[in-house]
Amino acid sequence: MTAERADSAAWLSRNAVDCLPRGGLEAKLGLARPLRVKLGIDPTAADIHLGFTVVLQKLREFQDAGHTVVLIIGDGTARVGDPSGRSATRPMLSEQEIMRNAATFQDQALKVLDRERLEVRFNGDWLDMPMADLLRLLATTTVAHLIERDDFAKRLAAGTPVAMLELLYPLLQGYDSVAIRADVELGGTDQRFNLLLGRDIQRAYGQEEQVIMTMPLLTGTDGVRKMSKSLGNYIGVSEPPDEIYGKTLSIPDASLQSWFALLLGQEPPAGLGPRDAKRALARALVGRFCGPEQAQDAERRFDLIHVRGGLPEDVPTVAYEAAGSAVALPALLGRVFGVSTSQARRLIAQGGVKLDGATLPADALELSAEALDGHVLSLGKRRFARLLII
RNA sequence: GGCGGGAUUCCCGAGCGGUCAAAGGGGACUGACUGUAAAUCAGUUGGCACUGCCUUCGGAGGUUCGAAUCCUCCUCCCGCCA
Repeated sequence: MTAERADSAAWLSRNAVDCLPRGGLEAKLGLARPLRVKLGIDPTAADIHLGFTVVLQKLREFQDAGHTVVLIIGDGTARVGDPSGRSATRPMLSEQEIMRNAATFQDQALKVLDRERLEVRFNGDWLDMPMADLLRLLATTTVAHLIERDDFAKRLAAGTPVAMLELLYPLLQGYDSVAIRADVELGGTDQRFNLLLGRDIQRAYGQEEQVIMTMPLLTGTDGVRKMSKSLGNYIGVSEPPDEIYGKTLSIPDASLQSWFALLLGQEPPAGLGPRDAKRALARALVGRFCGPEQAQDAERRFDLIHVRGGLPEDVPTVAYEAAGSAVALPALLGRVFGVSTSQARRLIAQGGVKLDGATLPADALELSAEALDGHVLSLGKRRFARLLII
């Protein structure tokens, strides 16, 4: 066994799914200059989630080895919408949404990336091209090639719509590689087709082709599908510590192995049961994104509320204007917790509403103002409010 | 351009004149249990002044005592042919 150097091709590609073409990365590293390592992101959602940090970590390794990361904010391509892995056409975003997302995206990416070796570009700068240039780009690729793609093929077979714009997407993001003269491009495994097409397009423009590296996709908190904002099974890097901690504990046991490997680069600690392994993972993630001191606090608060069934330390106080001395509970719950009064009635009937930790009777529809004022109302296990009756 | 099929509640998907706020599944929520917001089991899942009333089945009209269900026009999607 020879020790791997932290800047060698073998080291950099050790946990990648693909690193193509074979030997390509070695050749690029042999150029003895900082490589331009591309990552394209679509600011379609404001949050970076944990799945995305798998790729960001890899970029960080390239930076630490002296290379330059070129982060492309897809303000141009966001108007098209990446069809990868999608079963339906994405809705288009407004200019304002795109720019707002782009700004928060950068902040969050810097939780992982090194600001020093980072170049941020907006692809709207070059995608807003004259018709003649667009036609030249379109001439590089055939329809047959595009619809070979798995998700297009499936959608065509299933009779669901595929928009022309979506067909265009891989070409536009491939052109990004030309515009920034990318040496290496990273992405999730779902990006393999797009990344490879980038090589074809670079060749068509007379450039050296980029090396592509794909990273495994992290499963979401449901343990089944890939982590994605639109599936609602994600953990955002800028979420509050308690959310990151709690959501991490809620992953299925079967996801432990891959979460440890992809996020922490290690095996789950030997000798720990699934629960304690998850707690260790949750602490590590909170520590990474919120600061080490937050990890202990988040765990303590979680135990207080969920293990011991207690009330949180900082219950928000909510003022409620009572119409008389008797307060109608469904209306109160609706106002305080943002549920409908019908839903509030059902929750009371199901024993889901507590006052100072004591479950209210199923038929409790009103209480006196004195019984409520200054007391803590809880809805389910996670929603609390201290009442101020006025 | 021609012919045919389709649009259902958060999602998928039944329904084809009254018994439909609309089957079933998914998701979500609540409860029990527990090792956690895992797993498992049970319940709930349009709104409201809640034994009743109101709004919903792509949009606008119409037929009927009565329409998600029938008719007309419109919008969008899919397939085959050209």
